[in-house]
Amino acid sequence: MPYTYDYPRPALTVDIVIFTLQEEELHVLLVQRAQEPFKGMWALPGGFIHIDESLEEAALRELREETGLEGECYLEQLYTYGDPGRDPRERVVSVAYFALVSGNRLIAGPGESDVQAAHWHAITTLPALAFDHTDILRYALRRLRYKLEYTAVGFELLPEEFTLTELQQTYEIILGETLDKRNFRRRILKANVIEETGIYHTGQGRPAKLYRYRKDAIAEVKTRRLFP
Amino acid sequence: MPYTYDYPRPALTVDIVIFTLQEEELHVLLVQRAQEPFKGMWALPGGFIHIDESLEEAALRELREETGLEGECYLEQLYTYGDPGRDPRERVVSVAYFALVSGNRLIAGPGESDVQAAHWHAITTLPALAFDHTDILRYALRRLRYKLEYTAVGFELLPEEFTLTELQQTYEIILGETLDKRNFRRRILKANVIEETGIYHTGQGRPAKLYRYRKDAIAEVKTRRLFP
DNA sequence: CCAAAAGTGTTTGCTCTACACCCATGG
DNA sequence: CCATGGGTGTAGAGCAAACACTTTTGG
Repeated sequence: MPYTYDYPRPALTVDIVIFTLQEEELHVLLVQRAQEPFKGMWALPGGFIHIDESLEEAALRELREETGLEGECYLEQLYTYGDPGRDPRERVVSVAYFALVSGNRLIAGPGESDVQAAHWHAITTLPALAFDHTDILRYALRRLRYKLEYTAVGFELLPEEFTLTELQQTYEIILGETLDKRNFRRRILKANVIEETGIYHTGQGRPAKLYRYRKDAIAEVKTRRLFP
Repeated sequence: MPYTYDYPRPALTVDIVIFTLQEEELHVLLVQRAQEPFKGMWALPGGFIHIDESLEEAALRELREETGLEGECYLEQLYTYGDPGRDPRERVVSVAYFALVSGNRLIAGPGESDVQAAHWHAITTLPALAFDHTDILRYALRRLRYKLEYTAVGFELLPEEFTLTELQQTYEIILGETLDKRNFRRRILKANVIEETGIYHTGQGRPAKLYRYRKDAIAEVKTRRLFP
């Protein structure tokens, strides 16, 4: 490696696949492009990486700009897309992230996103996307489903306290299949990743125990699949 | 995204963790740095991404330059490292790959690597590495072990034809534990990823059947773990 | 015939799956 | 007292783990 390198450099961006649950469906945040290329088409939120921020910071910054979300959320690097020609203007390499945010913590609508209109789209009714963003989204979804099978990442889409039925519904929505209630409860409890809060959620019917995520439990979950 | 972007851009590189088996041990290829920073220290092979090649092409090019390897090998994107400060000279974002090459296909010693001395190091006796390459290597090793448990990626370190005992030894070396011979054979055969060649390998003791990897079998392997 | 490595089955325990009814509350 | 959703156990099947001897060749 020479000390300096003055050949043309690719541009570096982050793109984020932000998932949330709304109205019993998995949704993803998309922005409508205001300029060419792909003007008017929907795309994943993203932007250039600043020279002094880490990749994750860049992703988090974009996420906050688009969603107005404060505080923590689940964020994970997905894959880096860099084929020449994926952006018709010039060489752009994009580090893709995926994020899970719980529905109730979202400020309705887009935050300070400048020009672009950001909207939640149900993943069952997606428009065609700009660039290679359809590939990115498809991969993010596959990874989410896969992760759900062997980790307990489903919590991240729920409020801090939740009932087992809500958790099961989350899993069913994402996996696209129904699960047996008794087996689901047995396994999720045996995995030892959630704990009772002692509080009951009262609505229609018998009150339900509220659970919370055990923050110290992240590491041990990864060892064994929950749903083979 | 503006049409052009003239803020300072990070440099973009690839780094590759190249594993092979030698003398009953897992080895990784390292190069000794000829310049500052970290002059004299060992580092992962890598280099800048050319403006007209894909990330994978860049990784493959570096791999071939360092190993002299011709033809196919297993190559997979690992993670992208981009913390500011990981290179003391300037901002460098590096897409890390990991590769598996079978020992017998290596041209002994480094290929056309210009200045740097490339050497295989047993992963049990690694020197300190430059930059954040120790992190990258540690992660690559974790991923390799993990992948071995639920895919059949172990073949990639063996010659095209191999005996079941050789395959089992490969798994044992990488996983760092001994496996039961009968259980190993039953599972690997049931997974349906290798097939007999009909040829026998004759050496000391009873001749052993030679197997080869079934190339059409890649997809189906990923569904279920082989070694829980 | 002896050394060296290849090859082969069975039993046991555990984990996953399928499945249906009673419980606690609000109106 | 009834509608609504919450909560619970068990039997059977399939899978993984532990375990030791016979077979085939070369010297």
